Amino acid sequence: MPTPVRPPRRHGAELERALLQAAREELAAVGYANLTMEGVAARAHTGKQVLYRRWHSRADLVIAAVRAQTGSIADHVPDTGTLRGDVLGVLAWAARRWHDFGPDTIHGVLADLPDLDPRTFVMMEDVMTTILKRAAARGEIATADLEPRVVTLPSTLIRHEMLLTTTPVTEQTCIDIVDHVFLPLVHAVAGPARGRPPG
Amino acid sequence: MPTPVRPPRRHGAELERALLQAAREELAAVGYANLTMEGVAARAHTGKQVLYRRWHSRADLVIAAVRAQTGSIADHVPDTGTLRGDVLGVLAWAARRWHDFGPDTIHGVLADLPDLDPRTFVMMEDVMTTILKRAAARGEIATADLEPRVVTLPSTLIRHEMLLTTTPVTEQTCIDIVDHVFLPLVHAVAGPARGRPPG
DNA sequence: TTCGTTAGAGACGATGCGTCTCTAACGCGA
DNA sequence: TCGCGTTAGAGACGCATCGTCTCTAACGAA
Repeated sequence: MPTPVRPPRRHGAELERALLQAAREELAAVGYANLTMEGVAARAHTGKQVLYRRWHSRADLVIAAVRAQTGSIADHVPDTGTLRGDVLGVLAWAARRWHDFGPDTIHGVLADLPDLDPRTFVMMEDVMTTILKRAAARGEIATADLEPRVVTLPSTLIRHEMLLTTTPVTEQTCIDIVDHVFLPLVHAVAGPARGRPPG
Repeated sequence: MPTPVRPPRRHGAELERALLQAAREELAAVGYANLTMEGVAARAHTGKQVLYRRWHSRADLVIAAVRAQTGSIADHVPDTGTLRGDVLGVLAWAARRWHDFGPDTIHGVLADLPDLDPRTFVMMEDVMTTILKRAAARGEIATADLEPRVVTLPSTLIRHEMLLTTTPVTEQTCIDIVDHVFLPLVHAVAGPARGRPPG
């Protein structure tokens, strides 16, 4: 009888990539709620211990898997020439990113983790600050020195939308947020630079 | 030997109240993540079947338990005489309510339920509309006919705060939201009624 | 008083957890 | 080239909880 072929043993970065890939596939196949360490291990043709050696929990694994897939917003700061276009670009990026996770994944990770790594939010604030500074330099607004809560307002609203509505976040949602909330507020507290008319 | 005393069998509304009470006690004792149907049943001195007969899942049970405890915001619409005071009152009520749930309960319920009952949000919008109409009647603002996204802005922001920060929502948080975001925006899009100076 | 319902209690198989054990493949240093 | 230490791959294990099922007796309604 033929000896069954054994694939070579993977290790290091190659193995880790395969594990994260398996986690993403399992996530897409069964959803976060039904994702099990055993399922991921089976899909990766390995044992659970290999997973537990690297990540403490299901939530850690999934976060690592999604992080490894999508880049950072900091590497894709929009620069369209207008404040409105830039903010819409940021919101579109955020919407796509959260869509990649999927609502049930977000809810599940929030529930499984005691507290959330705030890096994502800080990054978002940095990007918004960059955009506002450029708008101020162009003379679109008088100053980029705004209350933190104002700076983070668009990303906060889009995040709330993703967390508490089942419907997908549309382009129109982003436009509403920018045109009906963010821009009116910014122009109210940091009106257009002198010498330039609004809108 | 003495026959062990058997308490009389409960039923109807009395039993249901006892079950919800047991669920609340169990929730406070072990938290949502560690709450089990068996634990609640044991605390209520009954069997699991009695629970499953009434609620399909852990999340259904917990929601029912908390709903039965706290009232509705619609029954406590603030009326302080100023728009600012009223909105702060609403936010304080919301903060207390969410605090009663606890962050881990909120996250857990969001994860366990496929989609959320939107009644809470609609109620919040109704209350805000009432407050804004009174402010318009007083002449504080020119009109109460605002974009839905503007009307729900304060409750949206406080909800986001509860969902994504671990720190408790303080009075100062509510004040920041009202003074730095909501009121400037409202005055920008529905400035003070003619003949009255702002602030 | 009878009869149908269901509370209270616990057994049951299934599932996934996180740990533990084992063997052999593999990388590295001598 | 060889030998040693690490760890991938595989699965067994005990435990907890799930949701279902069964049974008896208490209770309300007729």
